[in-house]
Amino acid sequence: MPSQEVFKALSDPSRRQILKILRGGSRTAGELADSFAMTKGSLSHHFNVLKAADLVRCERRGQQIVYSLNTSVLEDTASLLFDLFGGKETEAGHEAPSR
Amino acid sequence: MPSQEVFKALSDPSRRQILKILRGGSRTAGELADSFAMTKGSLSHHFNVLKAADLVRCERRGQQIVYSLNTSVLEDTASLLFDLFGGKETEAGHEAPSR
DNA sequence: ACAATACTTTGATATTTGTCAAAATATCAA
DNA sequence: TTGATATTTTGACAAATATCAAAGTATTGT
Repeated sequence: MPSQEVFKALSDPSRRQILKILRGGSRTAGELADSFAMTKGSLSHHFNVLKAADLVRCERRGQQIVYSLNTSVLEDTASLLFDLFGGKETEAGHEAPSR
Repeated sequence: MPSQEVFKALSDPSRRQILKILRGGSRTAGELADSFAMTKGSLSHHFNVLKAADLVRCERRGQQIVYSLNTSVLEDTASLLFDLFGGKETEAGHEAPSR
């Protein structure tokens, strides 16, 4: 059940770029940083957002931290989007007072 | 090709709720407003964001403005998400996600 | 022309977000 | 222990966002 966190995470281009890179396999924080113009601190912030959404997992290996994609959440989110235009109710809403 | 605008648009729960309602058919701005606690002005802002992303279309009918879902953009976005994690081709065939 | 209805746009405001620089943490190696 | 490397966390700040109230724009009916 993809949460609000997932949509927030996906709304930033840099974070989507991170996911795209991780699609090619796990990378250390430093390797990922090489692909971006921003500071490592900023990147780390994005990692946190992606982790909060459970879109990536991370594991320490010596001095480095290895990030990898959690594909199942992306799958679920894509499914939710398909549902959004044709399928059945998926996301718990906002059911508000009806007229 | 879904743009940054689409992801921004989808990142807000109220806007996703609007899309979900429109999935059930076209609605006037007033009808949509009945489902939300916020003012019509705020809702109108959300309509603009959804329009900018081309996720909805609108058409004036007399005094009212009728909003409807543009499903193709949602389809494209869902496909893009599948691509993002390397899923199978998401063409007209619509294969089920490998699991 | 005037007023009512249906929406949108504007201006103001509080909150959230993305970013950097700098400080902090963790691991490794000498 | 001391220093180097890899990464995160903190503090500060500008920009973006969501929201409301109020003013503005169309359209319809009298």
